[in-house]
Amino acid sequence: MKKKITLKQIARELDVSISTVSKALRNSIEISEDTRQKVQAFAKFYNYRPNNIALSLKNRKTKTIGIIIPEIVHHFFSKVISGIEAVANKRGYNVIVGLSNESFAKEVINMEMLANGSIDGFILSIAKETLQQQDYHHFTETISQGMPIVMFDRVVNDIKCDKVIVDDAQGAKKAVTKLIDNGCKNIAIITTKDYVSVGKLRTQGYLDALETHKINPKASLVLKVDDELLSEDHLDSLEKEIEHLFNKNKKLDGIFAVNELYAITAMKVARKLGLKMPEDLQIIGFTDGVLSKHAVPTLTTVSQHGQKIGEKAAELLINNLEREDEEDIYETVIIETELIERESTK
Amino acid sequence: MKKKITLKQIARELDVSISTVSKALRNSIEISEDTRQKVQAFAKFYNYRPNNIALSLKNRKTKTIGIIIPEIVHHFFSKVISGIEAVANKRGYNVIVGLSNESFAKEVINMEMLANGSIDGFILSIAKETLQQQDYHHFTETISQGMPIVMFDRVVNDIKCDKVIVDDAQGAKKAVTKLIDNGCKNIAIITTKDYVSVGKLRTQGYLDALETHKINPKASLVLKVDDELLSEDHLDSLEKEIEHLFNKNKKLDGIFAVNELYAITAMKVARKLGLKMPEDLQIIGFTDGVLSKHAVPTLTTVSQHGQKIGEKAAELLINNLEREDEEDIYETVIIETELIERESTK
DNA sequence: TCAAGCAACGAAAACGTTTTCGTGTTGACA
DNA sequence: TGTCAACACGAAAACGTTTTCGTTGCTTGA
Repeated sequence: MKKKITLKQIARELDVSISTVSKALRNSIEISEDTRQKVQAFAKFYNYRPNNIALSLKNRKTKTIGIIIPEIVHHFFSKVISGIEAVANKRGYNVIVGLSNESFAKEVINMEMLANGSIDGFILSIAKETLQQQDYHHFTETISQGMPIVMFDRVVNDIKCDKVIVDDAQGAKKAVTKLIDNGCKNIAIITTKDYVSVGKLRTQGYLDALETHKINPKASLVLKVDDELLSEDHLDSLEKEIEHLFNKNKKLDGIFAVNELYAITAMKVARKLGLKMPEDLQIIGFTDGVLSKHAVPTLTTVSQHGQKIGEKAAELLINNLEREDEEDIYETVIIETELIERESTK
Repeated sequence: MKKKITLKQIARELDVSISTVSKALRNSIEISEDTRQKVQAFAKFYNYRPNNIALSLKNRKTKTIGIIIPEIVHHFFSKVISGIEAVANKRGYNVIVGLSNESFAKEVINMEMLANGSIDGFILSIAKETLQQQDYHHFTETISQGMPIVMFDRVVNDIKCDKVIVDDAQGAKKAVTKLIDNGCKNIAIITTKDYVSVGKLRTQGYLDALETHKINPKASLVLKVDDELLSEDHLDSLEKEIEHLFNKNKKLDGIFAVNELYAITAMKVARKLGLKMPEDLQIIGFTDGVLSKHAVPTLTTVSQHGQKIGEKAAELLINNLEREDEEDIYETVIIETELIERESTK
């Protein structure tokens, strides 16, 4: 087992100083052609690579980005990571992930673990519990220590940082408008409780679309699902709630769901009730995941372009990190959603 | 903006030496009660946290695990990451991810980036291209430099490292046996080309099951799909191939697919051909992802327990890292698969 | 009164780099 | 022969820790 070789060892072997070795390897003109070649040959032979940790300590930057997301087993979030990783790698950065599991405590701990020198900046999406408690001190603190943050998807406005979001309201409006244009008269929305910002925004978009078309919103058509039902275990009660929605609204002919699972589950319930899609009922979901693509019928959906969100977030962060002047100008980039039409709409 | 405070700054402020501060914070008995309290109070007030990079350099370990996987937008792999992260975090480790995108070159580069001090050990699943080229020098080299590796799922035998695999052949056999027991007479397998080790093993399990039940395998019942068709773009040609399989075998009444996508696509084709599931045709897939759970009909599948694989891999790696004696005893842990029965079988 | 011992602290090395600032040796030129 | 560059290299600091090994000054016991 040959351990990694260091400058010091090379220096000793070649009977020169450490500085000489370092300079030779970096092609400094201070070093004679002779020794330079000698050193480089030796280093190549022993496969010398500078120690990243030592470099990080010296340069006071790690060339590493910390990502903190609520959950990784999730099409959208893994797409985002994939996007971040792509541009990070291209620009010489590594990516280190922490999962909050939607828990405030884990989010804080994870950030503290990473903030002590391990990374240069954060890209994160806020945990639900944090949004509920509205305690953002860990964000403001890390920022005030000079470590930049980029938030995506689930953001909060009054934090001084770059943000990458989706035009949630606009995307929802597009979807609902599509349903209206397709002739739906009684359109329901299946959404989350309001403290999930994106749920709230998408609900807003739904109402907007109705208003634009002079349609009166009905409370019975708005189903705000307790978000815990998102976890796969509570599928049954989710189904019950949706079934109840159908029963209350016999003439229901359109559904806009704020995520894939709600949409798929609605489809399932509809099928059980003997409804044909898209003839009797049209459905549109949000997030273009693997479920939408392979559902029966395939699901028309609002795509968020998770990959693009990740790429943009990484760009913003790295640009910030590598900016010479220390100006604090924070951007909020909006990634356009796109309505992907499939079989669940006419 | 108050930058992170260091030992040196505390020392200067309190007019003591750096060593004293360090010792006081670590509750050394060398330090008087007085100064200890003074230092600790000061440190607490300024929220002092030791710099991880400096610690890493000093201790020659980073408390960080490097993960390299072919793809992250994938239910199985993200489950594994989730498992790794859980036990890593519990044991005080961080997790840094690299994606190979199934490319040999990216796998090598990623490993080189991380191997220079950034991490203490690897957990990885080999890229398809690497498996094809059978070039494993980057693995042997990192191992010979004293950095341990744990491989999972896609492994190669002659590398000296811990491995966590699934009983692929056994799982496949279980699935096919189930089909036979359920009365299927003509069972096809949709699998990958042989160089993907898991595909090969699962094919073996299929053949095993047939043999045990004295059923002669027929070449026309084995569809080895070019793995590029796994990418979502080639869905059409995948469908064509499967359709061809149906046409060649009119009495087809059972299908075992080595992954979710193949299974779902087979369902789609079957539905197009007017076959009822599970009456006319029974299907079993591999990998219990989100698709299986929400397909129509829901898909009976062989669950790999990705989370558990990740947890086990992390345990093996960390145990190895923290083992005092430098014995090279490598384990190969087999995680049992489980047949999850749903609506696609009788 | 003096040696020994103890309590409390500091200096310095080490981890592996990069970089600034010498320093000694050449050769050229006056 | 003496002076001055240019050249080639080395010493040392710095990044932020921890830890070993002094070094004080004081108390204690004979």
